[in-house]
Amino acid sequence: MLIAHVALPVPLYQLYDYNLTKPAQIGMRVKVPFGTRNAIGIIVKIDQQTDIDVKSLKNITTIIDSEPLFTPDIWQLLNWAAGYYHYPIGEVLFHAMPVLLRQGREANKAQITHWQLTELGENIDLTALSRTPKQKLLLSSFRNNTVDSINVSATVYNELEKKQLITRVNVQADNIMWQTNFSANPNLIKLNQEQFYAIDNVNKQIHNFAVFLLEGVTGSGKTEVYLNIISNVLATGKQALVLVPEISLTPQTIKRFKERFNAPIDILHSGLTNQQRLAVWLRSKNGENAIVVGTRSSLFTPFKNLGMIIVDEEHDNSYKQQEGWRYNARDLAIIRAKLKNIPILLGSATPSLETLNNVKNHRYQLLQLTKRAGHAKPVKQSILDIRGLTLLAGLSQPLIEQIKIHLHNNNQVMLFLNRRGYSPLLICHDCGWIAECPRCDRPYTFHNQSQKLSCHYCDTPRAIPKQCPKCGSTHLVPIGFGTEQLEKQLELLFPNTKISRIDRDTVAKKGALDGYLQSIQQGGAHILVGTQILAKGHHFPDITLVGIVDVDGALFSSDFRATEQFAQIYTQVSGRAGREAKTGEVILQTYHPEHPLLNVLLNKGYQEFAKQTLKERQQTLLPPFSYQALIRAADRNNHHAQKFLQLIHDRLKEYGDSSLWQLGPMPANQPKKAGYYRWQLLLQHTNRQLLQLILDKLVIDIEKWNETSKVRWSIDIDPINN
DNA sequence: GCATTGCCGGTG
DNA sequence: ACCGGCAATGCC
Ligand SMILES: [Zn+2]
Ligand SMILES: [Zn+2]
Repeated sequence: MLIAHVALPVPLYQLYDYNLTKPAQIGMRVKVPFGTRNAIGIIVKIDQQTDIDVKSLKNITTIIDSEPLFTPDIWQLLNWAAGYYHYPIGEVLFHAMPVLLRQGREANKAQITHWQLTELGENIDLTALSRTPKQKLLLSSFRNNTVDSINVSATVYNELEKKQLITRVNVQADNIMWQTNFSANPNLIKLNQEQFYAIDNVNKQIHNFAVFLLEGVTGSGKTEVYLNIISNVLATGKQALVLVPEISLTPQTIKRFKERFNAPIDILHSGLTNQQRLAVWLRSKNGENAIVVGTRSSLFTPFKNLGMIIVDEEHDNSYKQQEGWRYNARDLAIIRAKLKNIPILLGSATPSLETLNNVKNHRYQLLQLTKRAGHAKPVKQSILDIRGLTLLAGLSQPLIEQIKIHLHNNNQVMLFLNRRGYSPLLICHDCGWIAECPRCDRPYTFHNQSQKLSCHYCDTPRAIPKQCPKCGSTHLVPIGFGTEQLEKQLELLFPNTKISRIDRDTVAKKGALDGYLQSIQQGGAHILVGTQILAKGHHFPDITLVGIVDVDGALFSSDFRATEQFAQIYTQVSGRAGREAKTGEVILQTYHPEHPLLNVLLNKGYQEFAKQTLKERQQTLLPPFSYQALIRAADRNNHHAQKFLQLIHDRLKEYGDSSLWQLGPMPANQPKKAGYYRWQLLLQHTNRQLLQLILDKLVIDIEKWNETSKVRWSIDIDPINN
């Protein structure tokens, strides 16, 4: 008697066993009874063993698939990833499917309905239809094969069907073989030496696993290199997968890909319907498209014959899923390339320190593009020492003067401030009481426009108190500044200039961001105020001055990755300021003009900054010189989660590995969210394999505890933003 | 994840 | 007596 071990889309680490009465293979989806309901699962093992009483086994209701759903490389990848991320296999497998497949839809192409003459239709005398001219026309065009040129409504077809003159036939659409007439349009741009070298290098290793880092400054022609390499891949008849950050799937990029190749290209963007996503998934699995371009989850697209993966802007944080199964698509892409034995190209102007360290260790091959196309002038950058200066909503007088000059020349100015709201504090002028969120014990941010206090840790809004609850004074004052106050101050300073604030508060409405971007792209004097939403990808040709209002926030953050992220954003922004004819200028306001890393970044550039930051990380044993895992737990009454994590902490201590560091339990970044109190415990180890083994053991232990059922918990491997 | 169960307090 | 809210439990 065969027993199928089935993974179900539930947050449970175990498999469920069912009698297998019909032939099936591993990787096929099945319908099974689960509790009182029916569920869709996927077979991960078939044998004759079970740990439970054979009599209590239920039968599989239906076998949905006629072949394993995933391609072998995806199957291996997902199984490996469930282990590495310590996430339940069922959740992982179902996450990697299009929604319709999760719901049990067949993994077949939608059938196309054709009309065909019946025997009666072939032979009937046309005069029988003389009273219905449209029907007569249609029938006669069926007979002489000219239906395609006829334009009649569906009712005419239906009438003929009723008279049994024509009939419907459902046909599976033929597979499209794009390879037979594949061609790439020639480069219009002449490649430079570095581009040529990069393409040639990848080309030589096009049949094997190899990881390349294409490090190219803004405007150095990375995309042109991608296109050339993809062209080579497609010419061998294989497909290519291109991963891009969420924000950069712009119409220009898509157009560039589509214009280049005479081959089907599928774009996976957020606007697709479930039906369309499934269609892309199937085309790709059947080898009917040549290229798939998409964001994070596109990594799980199956391919008939994948030949290459490209990860653009590999340092971008949007490759890390930040809820549920917290995988990193860039890291998994490398594993996929390895399993498939194909090359993978990571591209960035500002590579992550993890990737740079892998280059240093000769695990990745470095390809550099240092020449900017055209005649872009280098930006003028300066540190502005604001010690002793009076600030107006964070703006110093010298910065205001510079803004004036740039606006006067009819140019645009962009001001960065990574702090939303009017002010980060509201305090009582008389007794010093601070308005704090009772859940998080952290100050509320004061929002003037919406006249609310808002906790930026748990996102809870609150009405502004009329008077101080401690002393009764009505003299409550905002302290510090955010983007809202900055915008207001600028309106006072520049009453006749267009000012747009772009942050989470103003782009919450759908389409709002596009509106701002359009208005800015029209040109003319304009001040943009915003948080880091501004930094990503957008092209603002008329911006000549970029002001970083508060550099110190990034330099002295508690998050060890904050300086790296600042350097990446800074490099991108300064690379964009004042392209072509206009010289760009960047001004950084700081109380610490001597800060060594800041000076390295400005004077020697990102590469040298990265080198020195890596050295620092090595000395402090932070990633990538150690490996982290964050255990999260949440409950509803604020007791169990902390206790649960303390139990883990103590158990890990018992394991007795002295090189395992633990930090916590401590309240999570957003201590209260959606009715749950959230806690976390950070683990760090210098050896990845040993950390993995510890976690393997820990998960088995945790599953046995009673306390476990009282909390929602999960493990975040290689966490960021904590 | 989700349906089921049993317990609790509030209500008429 | 009845309902709504919820925590606990098991799912093969
Ligand atoms: Zn007071
Ligand atoms: Zn809060």
